[in-house]
Amino acid sequence: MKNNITESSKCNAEDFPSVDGLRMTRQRSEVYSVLMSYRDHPTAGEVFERAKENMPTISLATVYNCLEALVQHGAVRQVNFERESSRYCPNLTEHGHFHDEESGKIIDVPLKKGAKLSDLLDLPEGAEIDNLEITLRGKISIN
Amino acid sequence: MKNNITESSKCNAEDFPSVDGLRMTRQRSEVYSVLMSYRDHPTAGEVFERAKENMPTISLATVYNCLEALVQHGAVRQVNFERESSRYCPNLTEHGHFHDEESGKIIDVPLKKGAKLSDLLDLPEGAEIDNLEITLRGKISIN
DNA sequence: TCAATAATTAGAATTATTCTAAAAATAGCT
DNA sequence: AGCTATTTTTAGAATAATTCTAATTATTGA
Repeated sequence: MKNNITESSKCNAEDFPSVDGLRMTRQRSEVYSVLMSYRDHPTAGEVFERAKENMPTISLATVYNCLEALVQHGAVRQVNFERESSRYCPNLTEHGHFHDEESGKIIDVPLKKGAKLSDLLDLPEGAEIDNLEITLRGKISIN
Repeated sequence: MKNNITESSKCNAEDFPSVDGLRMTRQRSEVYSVLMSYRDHPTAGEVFERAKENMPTISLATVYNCLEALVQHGAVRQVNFERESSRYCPNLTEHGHFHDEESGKIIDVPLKKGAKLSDLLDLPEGAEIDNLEITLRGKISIN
C-alpha cells in the first residue's frame, strides 16, 4: 500500500526544527531554510526570490504569511531599519544590528555576556520588556 | 512706510531656534513648534492635523518636507517602531524609546550618564556610529 | 473517508511616503 | 525697490511594501 503521508506532512525535524506549536508545511519549511542557509537578513521579497528556486509555485503572500508565523513563534526575528522593508534574521541570541552605510551590509552585533540593559538605560518603573531592538548605522573605518 | 518684511521672514529665534543652515519658513516654524509643544512623538499625519489648526493651508507634502529638513539638520529625531509610521521627537539627548503595549504611549528612555554603548555591545572593529536607535516594547506592571 | 480547520494563492486594496510640475516665496543682487 | 535665481510649498499622482479577500487546496482528527 502506498504511503499516504502527503508532501507537506513529510517535513520533519531536520527540515524544520522545533518550532513548537507551529504546523509544518512545505512552504514554512522552505522559507525557514532560506533564512537558515543564507543568514544575511533578507527582505520578504528576497526570501521570495530564493524560495522560488526550490519551490517555483510559492507565492509572495505565502512568504509573508510564513515569515509572520515564524516570527510569532519565535523561530526568526524581524528587524527594521528606518523605513526600509523589514528584514528577517534567524539569529535568536540577543543582539543588535549594525548597518554599514558603505557596503549596505548588515552585521549582527552581539550583546556582551553578562551586560545588563539596565546598566545603560534608565528604564521606566515597572517596565517589563517583551522586545528590544538596537540598530546602529555607520561606517567601518579601514585603518 | 509699511514694513516690507514678509510673513515668512518674520520668523525669529523665538519661533524657530537655532537650526543652523536651515532657512526659516512659516511652515518649518509651525511644524517645529508643533513638535516642541506636544512632545509626544506624533506621526507626520498627526503633525499635519495639529499644524492645520494654526495654518489651515499647510499641505501634507510640506509637513513631510519640513520634517525631513528638520531631521537632516538635527533639529528633531525620526523614530521608527516596527512597520508603523515614522514618529518625530524633539528630544535631542541620547535616549531610546519604550513603547507601552497597553496604553500605546511612547516614553523616552534616557541613557544613563557615563554609560558607554561599548560596554553593552561587541561592536565590529573600526565601527563608527552615526546613528543609534534603541527601541523597547513591553508592558508597565502596576504594583 | 469525511468533516472541520488551517494554509496557500492570485490579485485587489491599503497606506505611508515620495515624486512631479507648477505656483509662490525668498534671498541676493543693483 | 525691482529683477533674477534659487528654494519652498502645494495638490495630486505615483510608488512600494504590506495586508486583505475570497476561493482553492492541504491537513488533521474522528
